[in-house]
This record gives sequence, C-alpha cells and structure tokens, in this order.
Amino acid sequence: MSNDDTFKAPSSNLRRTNRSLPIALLRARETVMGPVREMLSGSSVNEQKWRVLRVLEEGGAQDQNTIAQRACLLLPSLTRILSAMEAEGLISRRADAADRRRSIVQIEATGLTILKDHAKEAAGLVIDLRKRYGDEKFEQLLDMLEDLQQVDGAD
Amino acid sequence: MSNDDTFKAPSSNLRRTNRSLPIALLRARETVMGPVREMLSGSSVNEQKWRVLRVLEEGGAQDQNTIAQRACLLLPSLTRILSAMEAEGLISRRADAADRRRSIVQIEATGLTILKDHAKEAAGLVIDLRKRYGDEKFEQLLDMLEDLQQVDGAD
DNA sequence: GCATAATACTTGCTTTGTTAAGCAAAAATA
DNA sequence: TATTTTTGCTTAACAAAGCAAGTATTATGC
Repeated sequence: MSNDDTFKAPSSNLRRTNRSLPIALLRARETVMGPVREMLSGSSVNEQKWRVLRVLEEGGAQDQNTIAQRACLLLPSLTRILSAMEAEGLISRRADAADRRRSIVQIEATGLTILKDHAKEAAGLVIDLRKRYGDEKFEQLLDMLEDLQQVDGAD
Repeated sequence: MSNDDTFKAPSSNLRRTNRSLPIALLRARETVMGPVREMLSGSSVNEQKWRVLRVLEEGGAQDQNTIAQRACLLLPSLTRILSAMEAEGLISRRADAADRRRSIVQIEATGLTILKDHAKEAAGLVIDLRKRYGDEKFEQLLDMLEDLQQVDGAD
C-alpha cells in the first residue's frame, strides 16, 4: 500500500501534513464524521440539514443569520437548504412581525421526528467515541477547539 | 441578536452543538483556514491543489487512493483535480507497470516551485498562530487530533 | 480455465460552497 | 421628511463536493 519507489524527501521545509493544523482538523473531522454519515444515509436528511435541525432544536425559532452562523453555513446555501426543508415539511418560515426583512425559522413536527428517530443512535456514537478516546480527553479537545476560535491563525 | 420568542427546550437529548465534535472541528477549521485561503488567493492553486501538492511532496509518488485518503478528497473530486493539475504541469501520471488499473502520480518541478514559493509565508502563519494560541497548547492539540484518527467514532 | 467478485479509477448528475450582485425593509443622517 | 446607508435575505453563476453508476483490470472461487 505504501509507496517509496520514486520517493524524494520534502525540500521546502513545510510542516509534515500530520502536523498541519488545517489538514489535521480536516482528517480528524473525516474520521469522526464517517459513522455519522453512515447513520444519516439511512435517513432523508444529509449532513447540512441535520446540522440545521439540531441548531433549531437547540436554539428554538430563530432567524437565518443566526442559523447560518451556528450551523456553519453561508446564507446562500442556507436559503436553498431551507427551501428544500420547507418543501419537505421539516421546518416552517414566517416573517418577523417587528422587522419584515427577517424571517423566523421554526422546526416542525416532521423535523423533530427525524431528530428523535436518530437521537439514540447519535448518542450511542458519542458514547462509543468517548469510551475509546477517553472522556476527559474528549472534553479537553472540545475546550481547546473552542479556545482556537477566539484566536485566528493558520498554516 | 439572540432570539427566544417561540423558544422550545431541546427535546431529544442531543449534545449542545458547541459540544458536538464534528461541528467544533468544522468551526475550528474555518477559523484556521482564513489566512491560508488569503495566502493561496495570490497563487495559481486552491486549497485542494495545495493539499495534493503537500501530500505528494511528503509521501513521494503514490496512487490516487492514497492521495485521496491523505488529502481528504473523494476519488471523483481527485480525478478532476489531477486532470487540471496535469494540464498545468504541476504533476504527472503514469500507469503502474504491475497493475494497470492503478496510476501513479508524481509531483513535477512546477509543483515543487509553488510549494517553495509559499513555504516561507505558510511558516509565518504557523508561527503567528502558535504565538497567539500558545506553543505548547498548539502541539498538544495536534497530538490529540492525531490520536483521534487512530480511534474512529462520532456524534 | 471461467464465471464472479473486488479494485482503481472515471463519468454523469444533483447539491453545496463561494463570490458577487440585487432587492426590499429598517436605520441613520441630512 | 427625504436621502443615504445598512441589514437581511434571495438570486445568479460557476467551481467543487458527494453520490451513484459505469469501465477496465486484477484477484478469487469453483
């Protein structure tokens, strides 16, 4: 599987990709997301819609800017995703009475059902990961990632 | 900004999204990638091509499955990216003599040049981040992310 | 040896990401 | 009050991601 027939040693002094924070974050996410994607493949929602549902459940009815920020989606993407979710009956939108530019999004029964249907399995995945990775370490990693967001930075 | 007019408390016992590892990893990555994207915007390669170049430099000539895995790209995406990079002379492909299904990808001089041209700036970004986030913490985070990849898991 | 499966991509199609432009409703300013 | 600016979203356009199906080559089981 490994390959070193025409191997040449790195010549530009860049960090090993394991030690590149953007790449490490990406790889870690792929690892963690694997089982989640598997779980969602048996449902009617994809990763993004799942995030939107969770944000809505967590924060209650809220406007699109807020959802976009919390679910890590850009507004144009969110607009399309919400249109689809509205058509599927997962959420509803209503204009804000006080500010008619704003539309308030609310999760509907169908959306809540999807969350509930997978909540147990999702929780199981977390428990499993914490067990293998270590409870304390898991929390520490989350803390460190939260701290990182206060900073900026790169590679 | 915050909104609680029609607020309903979470009803399915899912983790708060702040404490969801996939979402935290996504948010952290967005934060870290900002300056990198800025750096790459002044070059002929995007984020994906940059990753491919780094993986090739680090691991030498290798097949597409290996590259896809290391650079966190799906094979269909990689196929297209490599076609473009080949046309630009950044890499070359040759059929594996022993297994003609497989094609071996190698970085070319033009590709190495791009890496070298940005290595200094990339290193600067890392130094800057380490300074603000803390040297020790930075290394610890990388360790923890590396460990995570050995595990599996989810949320 | 031959049919079957598995592997390593490749191609096609839909959804999402990304950037820029557009539009209507507030807010701020004159 | 009239004009400009800002805000909150939508639309458009194109690259990239993600999923499914297709092709060629190698490995496996009878």
